[in-house]
Amino acid sequence: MGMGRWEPNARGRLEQAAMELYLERGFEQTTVAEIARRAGLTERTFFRHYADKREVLFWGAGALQELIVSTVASAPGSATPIDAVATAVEAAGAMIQQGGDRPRKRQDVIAANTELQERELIKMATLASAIASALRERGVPDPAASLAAEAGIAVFRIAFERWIKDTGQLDLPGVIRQSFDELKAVTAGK
Amino acid sequence: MGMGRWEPNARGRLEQAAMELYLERGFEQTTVAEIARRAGLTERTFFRHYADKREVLFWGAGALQELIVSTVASAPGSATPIDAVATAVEAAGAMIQQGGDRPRKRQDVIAANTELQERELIKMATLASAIASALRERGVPDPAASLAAEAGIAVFRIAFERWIKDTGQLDLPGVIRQSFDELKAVTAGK
DNA sequence: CCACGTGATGTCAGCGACTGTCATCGCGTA
DNA sequence: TACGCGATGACAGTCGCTGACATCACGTGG
Repeated sequence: MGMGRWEPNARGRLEQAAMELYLERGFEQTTVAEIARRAGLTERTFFRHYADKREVLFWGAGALQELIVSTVASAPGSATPIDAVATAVEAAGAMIQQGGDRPRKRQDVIAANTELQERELIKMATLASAIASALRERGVPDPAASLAAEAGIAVFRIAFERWIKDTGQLDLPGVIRQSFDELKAVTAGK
Repeated sequence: MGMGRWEPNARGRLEQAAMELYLERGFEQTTVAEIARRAGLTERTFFRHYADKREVLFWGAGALQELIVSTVASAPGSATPIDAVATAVEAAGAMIQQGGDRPRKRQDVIAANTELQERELIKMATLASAIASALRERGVPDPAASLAAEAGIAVFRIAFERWIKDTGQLDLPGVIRQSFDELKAVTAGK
């Protein structure tokens, strides 16, 4: 097994260094040069692995998106659009819950900085588009597909926030399911 | 009547110059120095009027937020949360429709640039928070208030997109009302 | 009529994010 | 063994954005 010319896992070292510094000093007070130095690399190399200073916190969200989209795609044909989305989002909730401390730390950093919230929002919007696309391939017409997708991520956002605020015992998929039911109640209001 | 030491309406000139350049060359290809020069001012003065290069496109969204929040607040006590939000968003739609070409040009610029989409999304999220707050003051408990607010802006986003894509004849408040009905249909799915 | 405060602007220096370009260097391979 | 390749370093440069200080009409009180 070849340890190459450089220490392995440069991307991982950068991610860890960034997370540490963001937690210690905050996002704005951390320079990319500092992250790179702590990882034993140069600033230029940081930008070869991550498109910008924020992206280091959002790398890996891709896996979640794939899980959600594939879950929507493989839902039974009898499932309604909103239920297909609900099931997929619950699955994502289960995955997140397995992350231990990571999701909470990550959210602490994001909550403290507006730029990071912007990035999170656009990732969510991208996710909603992907969900809508998966629904359309199931034969769901627009605007129902878009509405179910957007409503689904809105529910996720609210459920996740409730779960984060809670100090620990709540079950995230459960909170998500409950929030979907409450959305149904709210929109059913005649 | 004193014409002051400087040409009046510096903020307005900056906004117009920025819009022109964003349309001509695109957002990224425009430097703040160019905007300021076209407005007959300096780069430093631009940043005294707008917090950053993006904000010049979002100044004035405050009026829309005020309209929506006050409409929610003054809805009849008998209105359900989702209907109070729907009425307020329709009112915003009517206001937007009166803007003539402006909203469409603005959206063209935003649609062409990711950073601008991020800014738009966080403005929408802020608006959703404000709506939820207004609902709570009407006695709507959480999470119903947050859910109605988030669902409401999701509907607005989708309706607005449909209206923009249409070359012209659609009535925005009508599209919004219809989209709310479709959301109800989607979430009613058993 | 003048000194003084004030608000909007100009000027300048500087930091930090991000990019383009070229050099370096070990590793696998023909 | 020479060569190409991939990851990294080094360096210069642009641009967004900020802090600090100077400037200059205007109004206001003396």
